[in-house]
Formats: sequence, structure tokens, C-alpha cells
Amino acid sequence: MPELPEVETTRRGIEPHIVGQQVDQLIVRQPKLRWPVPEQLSDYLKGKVIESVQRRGKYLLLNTDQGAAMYHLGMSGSLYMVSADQPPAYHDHVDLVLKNGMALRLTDPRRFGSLLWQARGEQHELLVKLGPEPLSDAFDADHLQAACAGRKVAIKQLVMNSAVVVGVGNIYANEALFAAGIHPKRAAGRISRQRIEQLVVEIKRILAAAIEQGGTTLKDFIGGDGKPGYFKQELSVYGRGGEACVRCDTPLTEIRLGQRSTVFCPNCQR
DNA sequence: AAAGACACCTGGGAGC
DNA sequence: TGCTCCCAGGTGTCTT
Repeated sequence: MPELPEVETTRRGIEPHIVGQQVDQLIVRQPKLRWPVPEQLSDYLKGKVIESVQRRGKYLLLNTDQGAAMYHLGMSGSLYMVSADQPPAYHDHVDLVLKNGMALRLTDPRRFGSLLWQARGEQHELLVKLGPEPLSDAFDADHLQAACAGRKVAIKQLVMNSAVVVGVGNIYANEALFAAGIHPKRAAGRISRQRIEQLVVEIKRILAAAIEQGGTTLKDFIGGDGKPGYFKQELSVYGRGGEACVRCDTPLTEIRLGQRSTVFCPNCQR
């Protein structure tokens, strides 16, 4: 489900309901997520006040004065507010119950998501190697060019590498490469400076636009406010293999690149 | 060091 | 109706 825009949409949706609230308890019905939910997490969180909700890449950090609850939504996760007495459904794995009677509920059918703890003053090891935020000034043409230099890997796989830049998943990698006119299989080290600059611009533009639209709802994504995302209407290539290119009418080609479905226009993208 | 394959897990849709 | 197979928004780890 979630790439960066969906995670940011979730963050904005839950933030007003959580910041300043005190944790009553953490109910873990299914601890077997991508990594086991730490057994002591409930003790860590009990009685703490959520001071802020922060996003780093696709992680959400619920900060307290002792450390942070660190959520990742994997492929199929979502987070939303419910009344604490709302009966859980089958895949509702964790409730963060607040003293005001509400709860932050984690649903994740495939369980590729996670809920971990980051101690105060430490950086969790999963965050250490992350590259810059795509919407920050640290992600610029100099950075991307340096990451591409000498690399034979396909540019699509490079921009999806979280050590290079965080938050660019399969949907937006496809879309950004189309917008920049770059073939997804092109070797990263064989792209001109000018086209790298264009790619940086398009990644930022598309992610920002998707956030504005509340993310992309494919199957069942809903933001923290319970509304679906509307960016699907803006997709030019993702999910459109075989259909006509919006720019030149050529049928879009669909291939697999690193086990991920990849769609591009063989005429517009070189 | 870099590239590629594989792993984790469930549900939905296509095809027979 | 029901079975099998393939696919899905992620990403750490193991193998070449």
C-alpha cells in the first residue's frame, strides 16, 4: 500500500488525534510482523505522552520523552483512529490505546509492516543507512549524480534504493521516469547531468502532488482521516501496460525489473 | 563492491 | 463452485 505520500497522508491524518495524548496501554494481538513486536514495548509506552508524530522515509515515529514507537506499513498496512471499544477484525494486529478512549489501530494483512522501539537519543539501526528525504534540499542533482556515478544498475532500481533516496516506491519510480523521459532499464551511470536534474525535479513534483491528493488508493488504502487517496487518476504509466501513452499514443510496454512490474513508453523514454 | 535472487505473508483475480 | 497460479504499494539478507 504505502509509499511516501501514503505514509505522509497517514501522518497528517493521525497527528491531530494523537499529539498530546497519554497512552493507556498497547494491545498486541499478533506480534509476528516483519520483525517481532518487542515484548517490553507495552511497558515502554504505558503512561507516556505522544509529543509528536514524525515521518522518516516510510517510517512513522511517535515520539515520547523516553523514545519513539516506530511504525512501518510494509505493503499492506494502514493506521487509523478508532474508538477503543471497537471490536478488532482479523488483521487488526495492534491497538495503541489512549486515555481519552480512542485507539490507533494497525491493520496489516500481509504483515510486512513492523512496530519497533527507538530509544531516546539513539537512531534505530533500520534508519541509519537511509538516504535523504526526496522533498528536502539534500536530495538534489549533485546527490543523485554522485549515487549514479559508475553504476550499471538500472536507474529505476537505483531510485528505489532507500540508501540513495527514501520514499520512492514502485508507483512513483515508474511515474517519475516517464515524466523525465528516461528508460527504466537505463544504466544509472549513463545518464547525462541534464537528465539527472530533470529526474530530481520530477520525483519531487510527483511526490508533492501525490501528497496534495491524499496519496494513491489502489485497493483499500485510506489515510488516517478515513478518506481514500485520489492520485490514482493522475497515474500515467503505473498499472497501464498495453494501454496508449498519454503523450504519444504508443502502447506502453510492461516488463519485470528486479521482480517489480515496470511500465514505460518505448517511444518517450530512452 | 555490486547485482541479482529470495525471503517474509495473505488475499484477490484470472483461468480452467 | 472450487482449485491452482500469479500478482500486489517493501525491504533486509543471502548468493553469485
